[in-house]
Amino acid sequence: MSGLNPKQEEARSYTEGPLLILAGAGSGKTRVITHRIAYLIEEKGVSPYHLLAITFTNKAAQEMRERVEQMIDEGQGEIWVSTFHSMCVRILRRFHDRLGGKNNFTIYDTDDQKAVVKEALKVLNLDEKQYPVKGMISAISKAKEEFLSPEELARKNEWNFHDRNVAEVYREYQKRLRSSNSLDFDDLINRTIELFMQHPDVLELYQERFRYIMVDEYQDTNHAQFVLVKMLAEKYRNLCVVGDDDQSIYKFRGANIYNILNFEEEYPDAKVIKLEQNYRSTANILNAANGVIAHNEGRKDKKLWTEREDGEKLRFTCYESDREEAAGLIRTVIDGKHDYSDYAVLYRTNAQSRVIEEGLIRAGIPYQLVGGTNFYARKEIRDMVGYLKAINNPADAQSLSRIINVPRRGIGDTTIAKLREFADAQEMSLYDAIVDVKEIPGLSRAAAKVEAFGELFEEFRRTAETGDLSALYREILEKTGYKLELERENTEEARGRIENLEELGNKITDFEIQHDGATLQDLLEDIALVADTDQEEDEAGRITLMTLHSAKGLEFPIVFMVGMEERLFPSGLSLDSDDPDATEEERRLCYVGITRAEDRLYLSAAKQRMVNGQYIYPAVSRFIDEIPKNLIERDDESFDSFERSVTSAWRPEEMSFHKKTGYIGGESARYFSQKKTDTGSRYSVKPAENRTSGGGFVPDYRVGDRVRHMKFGQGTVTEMEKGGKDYEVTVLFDTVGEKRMFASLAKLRKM
DNA sequence: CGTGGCATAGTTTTT
DNA sequence: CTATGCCACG
Repeated sequence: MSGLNPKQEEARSYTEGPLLILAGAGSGKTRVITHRIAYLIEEKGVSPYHLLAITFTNKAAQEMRERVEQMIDEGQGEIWVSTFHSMCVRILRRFHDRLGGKNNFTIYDTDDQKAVVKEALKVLNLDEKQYPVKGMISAISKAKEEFLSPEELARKNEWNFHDRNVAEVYREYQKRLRSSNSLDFDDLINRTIELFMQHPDVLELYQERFRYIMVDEYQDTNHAQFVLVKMLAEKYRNLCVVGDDDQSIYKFRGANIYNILNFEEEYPDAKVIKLEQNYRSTANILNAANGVIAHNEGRKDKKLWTEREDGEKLRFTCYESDREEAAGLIRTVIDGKHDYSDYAVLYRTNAQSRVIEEGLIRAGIPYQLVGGTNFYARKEIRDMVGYLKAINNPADAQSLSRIINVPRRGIGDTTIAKLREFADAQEMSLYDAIVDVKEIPGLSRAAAKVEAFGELFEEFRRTAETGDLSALYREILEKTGYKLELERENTEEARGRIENLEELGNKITDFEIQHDGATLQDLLEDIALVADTDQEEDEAGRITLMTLHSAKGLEFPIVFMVGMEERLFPSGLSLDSDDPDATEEERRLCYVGITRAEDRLYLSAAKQRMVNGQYIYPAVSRFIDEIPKNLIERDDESFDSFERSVTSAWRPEEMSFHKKTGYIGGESARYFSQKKTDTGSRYSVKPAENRTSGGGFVPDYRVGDRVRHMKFGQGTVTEMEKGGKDYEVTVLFDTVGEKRMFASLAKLRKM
């Protein structure tokens, strides 16, 4: 039976009625889901058309799609494998008009939300100090999750002045979204539910279509998502949810752990299957994880086991400082003689990556940083996307006012305010006001400038109608003078921004290749919903750095968990919280971290750590003490501090490190002031604070060479131009024609 | 209207 | 430390 264990096999073939699969870490969950899909199609004769698989991230959806494709012969295109949000977009693109909306709505991301809230606060004359933007966004999100309208929220908060105002912000916010023909992420879910409630025929259409529904990472669903799934599954009741309550780490963003804990109450006829055999970690690692998570209350009863050998004990090292911690882990990596890609460094907060990155750069070890600042969050990218959004949906006042004076064209805040005022008074859109700018009184010099902008904008819209997205993008870059302005700046930063813009151009071209006949709206949807396009492919030969949160679902032979310190991990905020579950969530995060490791797990803490510009002196994390003593070697008890400071400094016999990296140095203080040495690595290693610029990078190919690009395939290099630290390479590709790109970004391989 | 200097705040993250 | 935002000035 295709190599599944009895439990997995049971989960594969139990297809009718509600099913809860409690899948522990490393228990072969994805395997079960994909086998299940194949089983439904090939053994049960269910048409792929009737299947729906919901995941949380696009990455997971992508992965599942690929694995299913490998298993079944045909019809995989008909299966819906999608995230909650993209599923809802697909439905609403078809039926949003039934709710009196338009089907070509724009999706507002967190940044847009922020801008809208700010406007709302201004209109309502509320102080940002008392009503912080972030707080407002999460309050609105929370209200939406509970299906509360602004009016209902106001009624609920009738006796509380402050919260009544929050409801006012919500009302104003929603009003603005409506007039911009836009939906935020929560709206995508809620409007779909609304659609189903108001139009039973539409609901039935989808119920009939999705006769078999699977939801992955069910412990991460929020209430609204729970309701949505319930509605869809109501008719056929073939609902299979997969999750692990011990890996619920997203409560802070609305995940409701009770969705999984109470599944059996919601569906009394539900079958429950526990996958408890772990195929990933050594027994020592697994038992350490079990030992830690046992300190939590209110979990589903289960205990992971493995047939694997005990393996090495876990190791905990307490370093003198965060820098020594970084240096220590680097030494371990170098002494370990494993492939760099076997290692992952996991930390609680993004800020911790910096010290480790600095060490890795100086040691010449290539690394890959997962997460961090989103590509689409960068200013220049947001500006360009702003143009595209405004062109696609001129009603989108947010995008329009973002770009109306970018680059500077003499249309200042006062002018924009007057335009908006006029638009509001005439009950027209901002866009219409721009077109009719001549009718607006009180705009002297600025009127001509607005008019010029309007004409430029019209030009873009005409280009947009041709459907050539790349041409449109290039035209915006050139005709707005955006690129020119950056080129004139001639700074390292500006060059980095140009590279990013170039990269966005590549993405757009790539998107057009992948999706034949795609519209501007399709492109924007992809940008709005697929945030992690930027994630570099897992390239061989790099250490992976990421937060514990991003590590969920992944596995590595050797894992470092750094910063095992009280108030860092568990985080201080969770300890101070009046919600007792907050610390339990941290413990689950620790459990997730430990269970990422296959063979070896190194834990560490620092006695002294730089946080917000000053040193703190933390205590060792409680989680270290929760690991059963017989499974871990701790050095913090056997050494006194003097001894430790001597042994952790650089010593002559550690020259292997220096030889390998080309670094010539002595004590740790100098280690960090030494200039970066070129390791001849073909990877560009970029520090976090300056990820926009290339590192010291020399391509190993030249004009005339044949090269391969990840997406464009093979081609011949026709031109190479050195600009700053990078090379701008022109390649004539066999299939997609000529492309210009930056060497450090394109990752061309010589053939 | 644009910009430089100062004040302020500062988990985790996806859609 | 460092990113961001606001205000005052040219």
